[in-house]
Amino acid sequence: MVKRTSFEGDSCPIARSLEAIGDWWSLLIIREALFGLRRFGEFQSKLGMAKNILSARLRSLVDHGILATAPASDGSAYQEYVLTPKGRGTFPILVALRQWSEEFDDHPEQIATVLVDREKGRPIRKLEMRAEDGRLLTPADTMVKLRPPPRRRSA
Amino acid sequence: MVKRTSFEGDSCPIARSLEAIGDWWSLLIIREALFGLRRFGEFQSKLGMAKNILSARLRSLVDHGILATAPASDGSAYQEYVLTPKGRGTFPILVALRQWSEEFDDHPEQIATVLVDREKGRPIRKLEMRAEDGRLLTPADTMVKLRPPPRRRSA
DNA sequence: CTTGTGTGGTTGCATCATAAAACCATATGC
DNA sequence: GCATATGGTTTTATGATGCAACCACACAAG
Repeated sequence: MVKRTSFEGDSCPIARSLEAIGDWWSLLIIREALFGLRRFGEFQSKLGMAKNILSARLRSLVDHGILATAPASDGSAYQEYVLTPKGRGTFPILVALRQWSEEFDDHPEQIATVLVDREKGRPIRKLEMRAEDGRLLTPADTMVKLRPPPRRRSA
Repeated sequence: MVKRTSFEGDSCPIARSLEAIGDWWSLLIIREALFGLRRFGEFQSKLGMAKNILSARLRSLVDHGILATAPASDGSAYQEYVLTPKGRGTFPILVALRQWSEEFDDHPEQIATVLVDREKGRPIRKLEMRAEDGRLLTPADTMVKLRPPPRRRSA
């Protein structure tokens, strides 16, 4: 079996995220969902992707608890796909991807949109990493540490 | 032509990011690179991936300006792959993925590591989106706006 | 009741990417 | 010179993707 190398049991949280949303379409579907889309046909026409793949992706996102199927809303007897809290929780990931593109893309003039805050209409700040005490951190200021074992109440 | 649907010309910055780092392995390679790995064999043994794919990914990352090949450093006459500033700029993306996993993973006990600040050894803060004036923003507080055209000096 | 049309999918097939292993090239140790 | 480790490329099988065609259901018109 060749199996596309699943990261399901991996202990790295990044790999685990990628397992759920690390493919080509999932994040774009989530982006559209955050933008307000809910119906199969809306996603399909907006993203221009094959319907079978959209179907498979939606199912996968539902399985991962990122989308949930709601019975309907306009009475159409069809399904709607709405973001769960877990799904809305991907927003910082999308923002980080967007800002990376804005900062480093070789052809930034081809980027058509800006993310702004609704109230003032001004671009949002760049995401920054801060320590618990508020110090601004660069990658070099951080390290990964083994997580302390989940100490059950003392044997 | 079936062609895996390139987003190269897409105007969405998220799609443009995914074009460069949206596949299964690229972000994991970058993660290891941020961790300090540089050599082909290091990546290969750490990630356990097929060498041909690693080769293709490294080449793609170099083409995208995320990695650069350095002639050597220990005199081995071989190549090293080091992150460019653009490559290091992906750090917030990795942090966002990590934090999403930490917050929403169905089996958080399987996550083995924590990202801490090197100085204090304490976990870093959750990324947050803020407006230009510092207000904390939720997804609902934001919207995408068409980028104003790049106004060349008045015709 | 039958037909038509739009939405929401599933199925089939051709093509592409991925994975595993074998193979090749260069450098180093003996 | 010969074995071995490193750094890849080639070969081949299989899974994933993309497109088009098809199917199922709801609703409306005739």
